[in-house]
Amino acid sequence: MYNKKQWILHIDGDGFFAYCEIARFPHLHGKPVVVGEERGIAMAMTYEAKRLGITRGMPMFKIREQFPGVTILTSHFELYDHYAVKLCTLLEADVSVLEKYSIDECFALVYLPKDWSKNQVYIWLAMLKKKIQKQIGLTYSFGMARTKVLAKIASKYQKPDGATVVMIEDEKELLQKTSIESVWGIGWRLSRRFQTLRVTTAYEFSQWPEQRVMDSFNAPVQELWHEMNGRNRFEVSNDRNQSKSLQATRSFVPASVDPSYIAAELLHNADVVFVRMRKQKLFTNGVSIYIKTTDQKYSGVAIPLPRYTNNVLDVTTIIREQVVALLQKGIRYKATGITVLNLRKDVHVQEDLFGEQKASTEEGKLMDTIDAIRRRYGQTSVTVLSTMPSNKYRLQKSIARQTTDKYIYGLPLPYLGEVQ
DNA sequence: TCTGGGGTCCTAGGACCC
DNA sequence: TCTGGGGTCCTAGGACCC
Repeated sequence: MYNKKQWILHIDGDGFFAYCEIARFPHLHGKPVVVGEERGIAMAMTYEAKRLGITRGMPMFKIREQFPGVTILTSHFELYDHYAVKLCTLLEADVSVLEKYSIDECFALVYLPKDWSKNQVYIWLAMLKKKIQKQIGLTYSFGMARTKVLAKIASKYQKPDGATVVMIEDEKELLQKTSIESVWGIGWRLSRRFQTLRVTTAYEFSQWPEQRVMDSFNAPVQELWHEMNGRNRFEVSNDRNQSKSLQATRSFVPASVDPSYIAAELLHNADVVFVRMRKQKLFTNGVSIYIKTTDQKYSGVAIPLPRYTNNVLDVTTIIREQVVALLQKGIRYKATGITVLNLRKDVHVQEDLFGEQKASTEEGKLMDTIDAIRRRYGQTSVTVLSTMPSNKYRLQKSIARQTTDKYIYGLPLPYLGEVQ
């Protein structure tokens, strides 16, 4: 490896969800398109829409009102995931370590000859880029630098369809042209702090003396500072794939004071997250639940479980009890959520003397059966009894949507009865 | 129960990301 | 500054122990 130099490559999908949709609906090519209808806010958009002034998070009613010519679409994660998998498969051949960071982004470690000029690196990158875009049919922006933070800034430097190689001697200029609040890891809280400190560019902060950084900020910002200065603090790693936790949350309209309705919402979320857990063959030994009021106040509780499980029936009773205990009289709630924690694979469940294990296995078989039916006939074909009130209500909305989006949602299933 | 000082472990909440 | 769902990591403070 003496004659090789290590690079960190960052690849970032351009308006990813929006262009995935356009790949399916070519007649929308070149038009302003926004994705996120079902959530009521813009999640992604084409560059034509960006040019009109539409930004991430903008409410859909506002977009409809101000930009009537814009096409608004619902999102389809299975489709985007399909492209994500394809990207990883292609990249694996050309890089040493590949880290999938999110559905439309990844980092990679690349080793190239030490004596290559910047131009030679660009040529290598251009070939990789061409190959990927030809095979996938979407554009990505590429950045290469010494550290993850610098590579991330680099990929954003020219967007869309960009490629930026940052040699050591280019880092100063790159950081000078980058505002501190656009650096990965600086959110609005830290942005405000930097404002009061009169720091505006990433470069200004990178020039702070180490002692001042240590005295003024906590660990995450200290790491950022090192990364900006070319010292690797964030590893590129491929074993981040296994989830440590999973969650399912959902808001509902109108807000409710009804304990049984709120409990049903939460149990529906529990059902959803346990299905995902079983799909990934994971087990949990603790869940945490929360409810959210109309004025954005959260209350929640962590529930440790006596043993690892991926059977939702092991938690329904305790969840119902706990959520009812959390509710405050007269307060209206608009969302619930559940997180399953400490996920593990291949848990050896211990036999217990009194046949409890047997009972649990029987239930396990029941869940396998339910999963199989759902795979075949759709998620709504079988319902955990306790979530019924919530589902009945939801069904009305999904039928209403059917008329505009008939490609996406399967036929509504008749209500067949209840599984005891 | 407070009577000290010190260590570890756990958890809730905050901040950030896409 | 909540507009929305799914994640990770860090840290202060409490519980518990000696």
